[in-house]
Amino acid sequence: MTPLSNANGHFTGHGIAVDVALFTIQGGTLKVLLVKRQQAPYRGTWALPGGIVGPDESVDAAALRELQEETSIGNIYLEQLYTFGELHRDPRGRVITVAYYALVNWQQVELRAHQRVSDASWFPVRRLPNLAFDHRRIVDYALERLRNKINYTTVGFQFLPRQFTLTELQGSYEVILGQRLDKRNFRRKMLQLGILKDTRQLRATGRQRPARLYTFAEPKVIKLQEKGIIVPF
Amino acid sequence: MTPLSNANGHFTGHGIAVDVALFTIQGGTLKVLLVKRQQAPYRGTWALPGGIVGPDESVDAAALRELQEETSIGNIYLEQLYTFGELHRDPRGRVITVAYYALVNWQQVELRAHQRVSDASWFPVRRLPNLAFDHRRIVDYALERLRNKINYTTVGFQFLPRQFTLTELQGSYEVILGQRLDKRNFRRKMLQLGILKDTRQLRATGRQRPARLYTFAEPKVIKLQEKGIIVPF
DNA sequence: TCAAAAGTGTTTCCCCTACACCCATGG
DNA sequence: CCATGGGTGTAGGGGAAACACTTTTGA
Repeated sequence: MTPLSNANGHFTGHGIAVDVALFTIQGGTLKVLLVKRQQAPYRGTWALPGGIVGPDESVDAAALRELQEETSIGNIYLEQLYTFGELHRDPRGRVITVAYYALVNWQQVELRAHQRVSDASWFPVRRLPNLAFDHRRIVDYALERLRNKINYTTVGFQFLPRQFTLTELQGSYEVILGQRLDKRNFRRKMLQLGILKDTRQLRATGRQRPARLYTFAEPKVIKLQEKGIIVPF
Repeated sequence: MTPLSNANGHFTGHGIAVDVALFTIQGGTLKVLLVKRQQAPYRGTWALPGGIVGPDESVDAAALRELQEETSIGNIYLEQLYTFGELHRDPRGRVITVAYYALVNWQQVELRAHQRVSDASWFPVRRLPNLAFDHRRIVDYALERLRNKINYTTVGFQFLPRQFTLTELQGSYEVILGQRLDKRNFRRKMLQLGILKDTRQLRATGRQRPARLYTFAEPKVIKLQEKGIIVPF
């Protein structure tokens, strides 16, 4: 029995769900968190974390709750993506889902201990298993949004710890975009933006020259100066 | 009694609504269609066209239906905007709304005859009355989206008839952006994009030199080449 | 011939791009 | 001293921006 069914197992009215595509970068690979479904439909199939929006919580709050049921981290970047409202998305009946995507630094995230490893796991976005419902479409849509948004906002910074090197930042961009970037041009442009603060600290990670550590001058994800195609002429 | 209430007038479960901000350009002004509410809550207040999503229609279809209840035009550009899911948006109880925006050419649109003029009307976006619910926020959000999107897509073309002059096209951009553009630069850039087709026809509108008429080489709204801030370096 | 909108080129400047070598450290 | 990643500058090209006059028509 699900919250979508009445005592006869038949669907009774609309259901509003949220689904969250949580991304992280681990080992130079962009990954998304999937959970294995415990109930029908799609029992045993991998799916995005998600569930029904409660009567006394906002949709945003439901998305955040679903995220926190799987991971133990606060202050995640979470953004609404799109609402999928087709008729037969869910074999149980009428379910509309509001999709979100979220970005998190690998080192700060931790899957909840009550999850068995076989029940929740990170998958590289380039090698996804079959997903339940239309979740593949949601992941693809989220990736498209992410790749667009990295061009004019600072979402790419969300994958990094509080202090980071310019090489790490560049790596984040390269993984999201799936292409190599020129080191000198990347550094010049990033520093020109005026959104990085030099901590005057160094981090020695091996037997190389230590790298300079930066933090964000701006606390949140911000929109960068747009170089519009039309404006200004 | 509304679809959101049971026999006692109390709310029973979620309601899913759609609201549509329909824009047009008339007389050099960007306008949005508002309807006067006939029932409580907010009876007599201006609001966006909208209503409850039926059990057997997709959310997109519901938005289209609401649009067609007010106007008689097919083939409108309609795009999902955002889903507003806060708890107390609607005094009746829990209603989540999926907001859309739509763009239409002034000459092709016609308000349905069964609407009294006092019940549905175009309002300049810079001089809106008080709006029901959070509809002001929806309009503002739609305007922001529109102003962004005009920079990298051809949404600005949706306000024009099938054949149009470059001056008309420029006027559409100027109204949306709220700023004057340079005529020579605008024309050069538009023609460079390769998305306009010269009809070899002229239109004489007064006692001035007749203007050349163009149509779109591309049938739909397309995404233009992005000049990203980051990619390619 | 006049009013009113259509139509047309050039120069300047800045940003994006491409590209290769030295530096600092640990082993 | 060597391997490894950190860090730096410049020259050339292309697109954006600023800017004003001639053309065509109807009245």
